[in-house]
Amino acid sequence: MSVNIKMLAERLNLSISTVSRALRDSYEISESTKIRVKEMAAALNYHANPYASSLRKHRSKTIAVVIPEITNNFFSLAINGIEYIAQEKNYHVLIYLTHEDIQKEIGFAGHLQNGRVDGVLISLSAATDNYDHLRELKEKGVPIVFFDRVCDSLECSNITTDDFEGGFTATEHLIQNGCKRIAYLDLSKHLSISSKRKQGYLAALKKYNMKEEESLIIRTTNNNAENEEIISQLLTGPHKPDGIFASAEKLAIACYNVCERLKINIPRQLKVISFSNLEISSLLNPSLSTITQPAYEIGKQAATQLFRYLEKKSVTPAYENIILKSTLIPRGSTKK
Amino acid sequence: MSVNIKMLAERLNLSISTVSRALRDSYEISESTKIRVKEMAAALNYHANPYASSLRKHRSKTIAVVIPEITNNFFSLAINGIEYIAQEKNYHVLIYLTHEDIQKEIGFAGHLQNGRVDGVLISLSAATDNYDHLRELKEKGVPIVFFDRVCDSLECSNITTDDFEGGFTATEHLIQNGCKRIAYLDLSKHLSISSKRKQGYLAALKKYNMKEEESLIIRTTNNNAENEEIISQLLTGPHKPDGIFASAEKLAIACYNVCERLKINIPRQLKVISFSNLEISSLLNPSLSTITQPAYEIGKQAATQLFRYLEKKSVTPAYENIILKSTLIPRGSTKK
DNA sequence: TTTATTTTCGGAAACGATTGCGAATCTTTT
DNA sequence: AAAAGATTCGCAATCGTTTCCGAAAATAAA
Repeated sequence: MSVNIKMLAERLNLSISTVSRALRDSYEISESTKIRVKEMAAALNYHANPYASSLRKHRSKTIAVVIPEITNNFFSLAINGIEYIAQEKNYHVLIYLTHEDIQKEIGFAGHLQNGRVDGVLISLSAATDNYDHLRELKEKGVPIVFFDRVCDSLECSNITTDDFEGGFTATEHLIQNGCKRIAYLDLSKHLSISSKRKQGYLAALKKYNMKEEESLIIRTTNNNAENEEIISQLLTGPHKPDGIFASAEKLAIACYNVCERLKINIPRQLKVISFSNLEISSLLNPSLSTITQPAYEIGKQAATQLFRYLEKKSVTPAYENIILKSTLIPRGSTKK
Repeated sequence: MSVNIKMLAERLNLSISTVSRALRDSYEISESTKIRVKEMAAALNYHANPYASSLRKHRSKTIAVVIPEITNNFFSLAINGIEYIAQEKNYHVLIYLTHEDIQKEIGFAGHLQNGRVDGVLISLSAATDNYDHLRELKEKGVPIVFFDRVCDSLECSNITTDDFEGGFTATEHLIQNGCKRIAYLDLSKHLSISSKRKQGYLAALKKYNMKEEESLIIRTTNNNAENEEIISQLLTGPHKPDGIFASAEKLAIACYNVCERLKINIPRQLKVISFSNLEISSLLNPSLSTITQPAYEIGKQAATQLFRYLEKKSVTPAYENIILKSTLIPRGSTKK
């Protein structure tokens, strides 16, 4: 069907090995035949069969990106960064969506075991409370780099943001703008980012001598309708908060929807701030105050880190823990 | 390094071929040895080397998705749909971003030539005005399905929305809400969707006896800052429009930004409607009237169509032209 | 019991590339 | 002119599977 190295060799009256070497610029081949070979290859539009190469070389030139979901600005931006680096390195990128389901994550980890990829970039699902599938993958020799939703119990490189500080800053911002009762919308009980952001929230409360209340720490689910119901109950209950710190963009959106329905005015009756990478936060009604993560940069760094392993297999990889800064962008939703 | 079929065979005192057949449930193998083999495979956590299989079977179990950009709600949703079907079929998904650059598209087409994927899903870059790279790919036997940004001059399946009707409906909506001078923000001079939406726009103008004006058909670029400048000039020029129909979400965002800067009130001074898949259109200030495409469904349909080819290679594939309906959602930005 | 048939398995050739090793040919040195 | 070295290339093994083909063992038919 498609032209292979054997055809090239026949047309050129050369051996297969010579053609192969010529194509990859081996020193053993004379300049003149290199040119002949390359011209013929171009003429016949030859492209090496990637699977034959990968099989022989034990290298696939592809990486996998495993993320919870793609309809999420943070992850879209991260993929953009990852893909940028991958293109630079002439690598291919496989994408896997767990939809916050640990079973899918386990399944993917299995698929990636036998050389399909040279490395994996992963952001954990909200449901993963066990890392055996990833440990196994790692032990098979597949380098793993975590980004954003990392895993502390595995020795790997992690690219994150300063989630504690972000949580602290967000909460402090609400306090400084007059909030007395601040609720925290928690993303998941397992996620590192979730607990770190919460720690920041709690630390800020402590600093300003505000007591923490169990009823203001709200655990959310993976279902938007459910979340809106939860928030709705929070906002109509007896001890309403006057400020909300959402640990994820979709939770802030849910707040906006609920407030619209309940005719609660933001920021007059309720101030809202959220971790978010929504590029049009400023166009919302009201504009949304955010803690914004450098998502694109995170993707680039994670990919860069992975390629560092791939390029020097020999040395024991030095795991790195890169922490990027997120920034507070105050807008209308937290105005006094 | 990793466990292969040979090890399995040795441990089981069976031949390689028997193990292989047992694993894929060949009728030639007795039930008892099948069980033995599978148990051993599970115990050793065996996963077949995908590249060896692909090389031998001429099938990669992976598809490629080539899109202009990923930080775009339409494409994120489409990928979501594609990935859903791919998971169902146990396929892997490679992703390639052209960033609206035809050279990259050409490069990817080259990479996909030699069996790396069993098929390709593609939405053209705004810059592609020549389809030789895709024709070549197709002639090499790689099935291609276009979605949204399709290519008329190649015989392939196309999944689109009713872009003409969408353009017509959007424009009519503006007219019915009192607009007298409607500008059209064009995405690209090469894209089929762009010209069809424009045809719809022109047809609506004609129906309501409004004359078309060259100066109101605005060609935009791939640079947001540039686009804002272009729109800014449009809105401060001598013959300002009182309505804008944006053929893409990012152009509507640009409008909002410009209006904010120029203190132009939407919808009082200017009404805006746009093709968009922004899930929070209703939370914008003002809420944005949209023509919304069934992006997730488009992705699913495109993938489904591709798998139809893959599953019955023998029959000459019947190319299909599936056109899904987009819907007008009137909101604040076009209120009278 | 012999022959025919079915069941079950192993040997070995692919798939398309890469690469160690040996062997020509050509150039240089003595 | 002969030996040594450098240059350039081909043979064949290899990567881990799948699958064609043949053969042994078990079963059925004669």
